[in-house]
Amino acid sequence: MFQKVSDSDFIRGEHSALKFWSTREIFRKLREKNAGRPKWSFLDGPITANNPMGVHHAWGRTYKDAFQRYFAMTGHELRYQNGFDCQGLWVEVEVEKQLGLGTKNAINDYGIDQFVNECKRRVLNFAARQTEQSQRLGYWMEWDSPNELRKLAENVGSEEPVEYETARGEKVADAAHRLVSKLGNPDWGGSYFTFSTENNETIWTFLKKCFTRGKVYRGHDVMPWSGRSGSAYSQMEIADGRKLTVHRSLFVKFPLQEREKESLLVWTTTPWTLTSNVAAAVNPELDYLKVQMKRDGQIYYFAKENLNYKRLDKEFKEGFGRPEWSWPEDIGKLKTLAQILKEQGGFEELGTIKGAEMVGWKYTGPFDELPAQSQPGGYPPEKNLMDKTAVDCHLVVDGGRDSKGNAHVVAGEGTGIVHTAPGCGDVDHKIGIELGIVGIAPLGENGLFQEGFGEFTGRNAIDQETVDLVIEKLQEKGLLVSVEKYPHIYPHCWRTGDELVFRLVDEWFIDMDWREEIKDVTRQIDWLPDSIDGQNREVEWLTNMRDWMISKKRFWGLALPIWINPEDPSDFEVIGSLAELKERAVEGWDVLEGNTPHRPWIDAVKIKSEKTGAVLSRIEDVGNPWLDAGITPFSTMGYNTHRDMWEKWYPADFVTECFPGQFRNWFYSLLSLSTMMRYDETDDPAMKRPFKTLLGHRLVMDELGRPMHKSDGTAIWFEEAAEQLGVDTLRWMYLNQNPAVDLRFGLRDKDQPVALETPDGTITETQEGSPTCKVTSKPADEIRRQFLIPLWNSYAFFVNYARLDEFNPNDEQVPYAERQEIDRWILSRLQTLIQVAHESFQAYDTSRFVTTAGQFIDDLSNWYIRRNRRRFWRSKDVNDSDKRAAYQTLHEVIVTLCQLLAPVIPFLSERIYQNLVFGRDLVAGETETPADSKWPESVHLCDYPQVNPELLDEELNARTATAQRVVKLGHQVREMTNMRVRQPLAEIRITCSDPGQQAAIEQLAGVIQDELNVKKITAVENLDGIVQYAFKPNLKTVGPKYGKLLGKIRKELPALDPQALAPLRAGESVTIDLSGDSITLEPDDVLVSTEQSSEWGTADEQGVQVAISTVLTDELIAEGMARDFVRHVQQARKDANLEIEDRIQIRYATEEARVREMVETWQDYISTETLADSLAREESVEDGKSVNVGDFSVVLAVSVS
RNA sequence: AGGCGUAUAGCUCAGUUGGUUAGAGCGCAGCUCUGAUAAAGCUGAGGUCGGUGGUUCGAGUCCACCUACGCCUACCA
Repeated sequence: MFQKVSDSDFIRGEHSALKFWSTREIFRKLREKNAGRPKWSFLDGPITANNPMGVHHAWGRTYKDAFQRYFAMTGHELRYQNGFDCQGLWVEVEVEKQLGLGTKNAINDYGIDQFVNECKRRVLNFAARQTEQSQRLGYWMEWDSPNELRKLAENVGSEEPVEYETARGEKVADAAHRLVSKLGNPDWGGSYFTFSTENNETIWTFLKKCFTRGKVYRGHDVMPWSGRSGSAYSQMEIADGRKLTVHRSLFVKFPLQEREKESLLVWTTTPWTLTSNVAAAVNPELDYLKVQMKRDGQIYYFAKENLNYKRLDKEFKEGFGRPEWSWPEDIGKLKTLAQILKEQGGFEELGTIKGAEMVGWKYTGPFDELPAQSQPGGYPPEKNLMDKTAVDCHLVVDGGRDSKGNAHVVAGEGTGIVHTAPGCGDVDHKIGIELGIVGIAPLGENGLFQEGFGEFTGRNAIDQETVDLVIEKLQEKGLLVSVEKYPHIYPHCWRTGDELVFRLVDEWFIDMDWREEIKDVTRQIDWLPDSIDGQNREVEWLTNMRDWMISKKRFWGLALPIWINPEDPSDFEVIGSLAELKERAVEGWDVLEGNTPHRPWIDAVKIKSEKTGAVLSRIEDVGNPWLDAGITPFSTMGYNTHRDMWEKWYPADFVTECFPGQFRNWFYSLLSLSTMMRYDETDDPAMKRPFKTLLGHRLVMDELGRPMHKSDGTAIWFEEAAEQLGVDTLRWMYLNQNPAVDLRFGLRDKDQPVALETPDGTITETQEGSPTCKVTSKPADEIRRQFLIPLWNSYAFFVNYARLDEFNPNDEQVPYAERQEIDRWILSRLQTLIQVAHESFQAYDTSRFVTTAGQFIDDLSNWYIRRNRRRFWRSKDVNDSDKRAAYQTLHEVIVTLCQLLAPVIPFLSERIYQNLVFGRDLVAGETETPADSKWPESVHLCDYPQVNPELLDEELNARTATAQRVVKLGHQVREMTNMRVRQPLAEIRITCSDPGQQAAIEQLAGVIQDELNVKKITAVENLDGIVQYAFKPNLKTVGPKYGKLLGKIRKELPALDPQALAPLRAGESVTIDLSGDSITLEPDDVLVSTEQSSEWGTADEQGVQVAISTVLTDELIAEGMARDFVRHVQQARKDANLEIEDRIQIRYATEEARVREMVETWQDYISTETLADSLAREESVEDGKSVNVGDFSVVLAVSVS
């Protein structure tokens, strides 16, 4: 017996379903059911375990769960391994904040081991937190117990053994950090953590392969550097941190030697780099102007084009290429060089000179007094250049060209003479190397000037005071020509927001000259959705990317397995495994043993060079964290340790991730690591792909399409959305969304705190202590209103009548063939939906499925149930097999629908399923499961429905669709002729061009008649006599035949006598004469439409034409009034909250004879419809309500008998 | 600066190989239906399909140029 259904209370229902799954261990049973079946390999992209989960994470995680559920229900074995991203600067940054450590030195003083342990703790704690949130999402993974993870976090750093219960329920005991290093291994199960030894060691395998192919090198490069973090930033990171910045830019004189009163005019936006000037570069092909200042006779050289060049003219008008990068309001338009010089007293042009003629001129640098400027070999000294100092190199040089052949020095923004500081700029560095000049690299790791820079020593390059000092010094020397504020796009630290400086660094790189191999692999993969052209985007990135900088001078991360001879940097080796390291170790293994292979422990290990015999130390750098995420197709599937398992699961069938950014991050690292890992194992690019299909999706935005930020309180935490909007609603919304388009989620009102009812009780703040706030979402509300509520109402309708009738779903089935056509129709529609479900999930297109399911729910609710209500209302009769057929049909449809929707809305589908097959109300609590039930214990243990070809009847589907179209047309006619549906009309005539449709209409005449409330339905061959026909040429067929005549045909055909064209409607061709041209038209060549007449309303659509008689007789009017009367009585019953079966007495008052006559005539009908025992007219009804019956007013009251 | 993409109703977007009167959802206005429904249905207003030119009997659709916007990449010393 079904439990009574009342309030939907979706969110409480979700809590109940969660409880049901956990007490019944449904997920474990699902895995057992599918063990040994064909595999579907999903690879989870690790989520950064550094903060709680927000609604932006939930989109991707909903995809992951929905596809996993679909493939589980279709009988596949899955891995169910979630991943946490654990290592890297983002964790360090948060831990630094937490511990109040501002600099790398502070971390060193605090103790790297303590710091690293704290990083581990933070990751474990947020992994626990995200696990709980993911479980609330209904995300079925083999989760570690959150509290067990927290226990590990607490004990990290202690050698005391702790007992840990693995995800598979096994109890293991050891020191916490040793347990932590093994998390996610194939024996324990549970999420993978990228800090695990397995993960790190597999990256070593990768790096060893790179090394073997000669791709690992140490590079000296000038790179963006953060003084605060003490670290260089890779290309990937810089892309995320660019900002519009205003710098003071300077025009400066470089006085020429041996040329009295003559100077080069140079320009810079980074004044601090003038301290490190070495050369001045020109373009030999440009014309340079020689001008003399009127004020003091000084002569300047600069590029001719630059004199009147309108600097940043376009940017001033249009900004810098992004909406948020518009020209700063407080900065005026930049002056031209000519303006600047005029303001200083004017100038005279003395002539022009080619750049080539200037090359070789010697000049005096702006800061030649600094000791670094006079240091042989530059600063730091370069061994091969010990014969010169920076001052010796102060020459005008040829700027040269880049790899694409473009000149480095161009006219435009500056002066055409480029201040060159090979220690402070990327291009400068390259020029320096080419020309063999020394470099000066003034900054230490902390971003401060080092010794040898006089008053600058100890100053921070990005401080304003440093710029002030430069300006002051230049003024003293008379070298400063002009200062201005100059806006441009400048790299910043993506975490701290600090400006980056360009600094000469030595970092470790992978030479990516094997990019073509990666591109070949990329082309073997399906990139979805098609519209974003992911494959080309990835290939484009691979074409343009530079060598991969894999090192970072930090503390928490992969220990790069590179051991180097401190005396000779060319003497280095890459170690491929811990076993190899142990074998090679000559010192310090005892420090590492028992600890994880992280800093600081691993730094103690030294090996001996096989080449030179020197003792090698590990470089102190840690690895780029995208290595951590990119190695997972190997590490998590057991490439090194469980090769047989790896062979079964690699490559992954599917990955999905938010795509902006990932083309250069995760997707890139997966592809390159996999290509390298497999280079010595196969030549087939298809065998090297880490995954077969990728589904990318865009970003979650607020309701107005703006990004949501944690910092300004607009970001929505997962629980805020889950407990206010409902998870099923969210999931439907995510799966409904076009993945190529940003999802406009909703708004969080940070000024409106709310208490949330969670499965664990009421909360008013998150675990991190921020208040939980009101969240609104229009798309979520719409989803709930359009799909979930109608689904619920359909279910509630079924249950509440089935209870009254004591319907038992296990009763003998009425054979399908004996059921009414409408039953067979909804079952057939259901088969179509099943088919679409399989197709959509297999094509990773959830939007298609969810949209189709929505249409089905509409058909179910607004056609099947509405049209069948009377079958369910009929009084109880055990022999009423038609009624039983209706119940059985509806039961089967809703149960199947739940199975189909289980991957989408796992909670609601479970709740409905439980009541429909076990009579269990999940919210009310647990009940026993009948032992003999043929039904699986949970909807999620069901096999996914398969199409039953016997029930699929395309023709019936089409037939009903036609009837629905006719009904729609009929409603249109009623609307246009102002005839309400309750007013019966005499006749509808229908005609259509397609014989199939004609037959359909005849078969479903009863339905159409009923829906449209007409007395007679006639299928006719044509509507002659009722309507006027209008003829138009069918351009698609006539166009190709008559070409240029078409214009005339279009104009003249409609004006012809309809009689002359009549044969066309009978299927015959007609030859007509149009101003001298003879035209033969086939029936297909014309389109016929109808025009209204006074007594018939007409409408047409897709070849179907209907006409409804609008002539009213007194009988028809009276019947319409009767229906109005019934309708108002019903409303009164509803208003009085009467039960459906209550019998009533009706009293009414009216002046109108026609109403009285109508009631007499229709008394029986009214009484039956409204369950009235009496129907009495009174002079006045004081307690009644005035209503309109037809054109007349009636006062009406009802009371229970 | 280079590459890619987009431009259609107040908003968000569909629009097949070129074809007749350019659609949907939301919002707005009106009407209708309703004893499962917190719904739903129908109608309407609102469009020079970014602009200019071209190909064609015919262009929202194809081509060229222009404008605006977005994304990616690079970058101004």
